[in-house]
Amino acid sequence: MTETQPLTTSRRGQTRETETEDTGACPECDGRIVTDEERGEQVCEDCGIVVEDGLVDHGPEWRAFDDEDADEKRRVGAPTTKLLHDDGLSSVIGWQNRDAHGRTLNSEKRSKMERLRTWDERFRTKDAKERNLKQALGEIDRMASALGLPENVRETASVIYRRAVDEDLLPGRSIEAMATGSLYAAARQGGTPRSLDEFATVSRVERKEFARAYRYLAEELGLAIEPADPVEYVPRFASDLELSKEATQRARSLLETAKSAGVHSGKSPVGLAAAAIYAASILVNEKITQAEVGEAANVSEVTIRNRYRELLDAQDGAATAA
DNA sequence: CATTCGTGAAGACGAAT
DNA sequence: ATTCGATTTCACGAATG
Repeated sequence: MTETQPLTTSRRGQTRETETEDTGACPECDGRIVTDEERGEQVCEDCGIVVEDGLVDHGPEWRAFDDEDADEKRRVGAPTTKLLHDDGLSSVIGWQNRDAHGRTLNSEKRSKMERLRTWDERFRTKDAKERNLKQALGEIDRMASALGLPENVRETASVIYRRAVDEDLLPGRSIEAMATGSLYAAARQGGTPRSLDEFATVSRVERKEFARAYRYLAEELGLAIEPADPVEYVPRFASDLELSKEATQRARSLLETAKSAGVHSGKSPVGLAAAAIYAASILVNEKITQAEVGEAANVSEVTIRNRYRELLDAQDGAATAA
């Protein structure tokens, strides 16, 4: 029912500000559904409900990991093969201007050989870097798929990674870690953050490792990354919990007032978001248990309790002050 | 009975040294 | 590299509805 759009081929490149595309009407309220390309979500303009998340990527489903706990939500994992290199293609062109029989070549063939050698050389030097890049980019793509991150985030991640390579930031650090770090940074810059925990479930390296890589990247590349905004987590969690639009909005505003009250500082954004959702669900009389929210957001009930009280306090304070 | 609330001990993380 | 401070988590029991 959304076929009215002429399907404009999405522009590459400058997608600075949030681009929206009208794609129909909201099933809940009657608001317009627009595609928020920056977030890769289809959201209603009025109520902000996320209609469908992660539709950007219908990438392949890989087989599952077998290490670590099997989170039932994780449906993708490492590809089974990682040998994508140029086996057998790396023979060198000899330097002697002789053919297979050892005879010297005439000038025409000789210059031809010169050209071939030149190219051969170029490929060979480029090869090492290019090969690493390919692998890293492949990993970025795989993880982005797994986490439902939109295209532009992947591109950003690629750019970050390339910059890292250009500036020789890869001494000792594993490609995997840097790739994950790049994607993590890109996700945050793109307004679709995923927690370190979530990355840990799809990355092949330890949390600690890519977290460090990320810090390093942010530091060396001067990436302007502010602490993640709790609000950015809300749509996803709300969607998972099938929260009503009122509650979702409530959670948003709760976070806004809390933010202006300066309650957040050093606190986990995810926890804040979870608490806001919990609080909102009560305020709107669709109570969800702390345990449920905690599970959706991967935070403990205790954290939700603490934040939740702070949230309400902040709100009361703002209400009486106004 | 289920859910929520509060607590102390233990671990993880970032910042500072 | 280690230490310190704050935050989060776990486990438990009590209170609440």
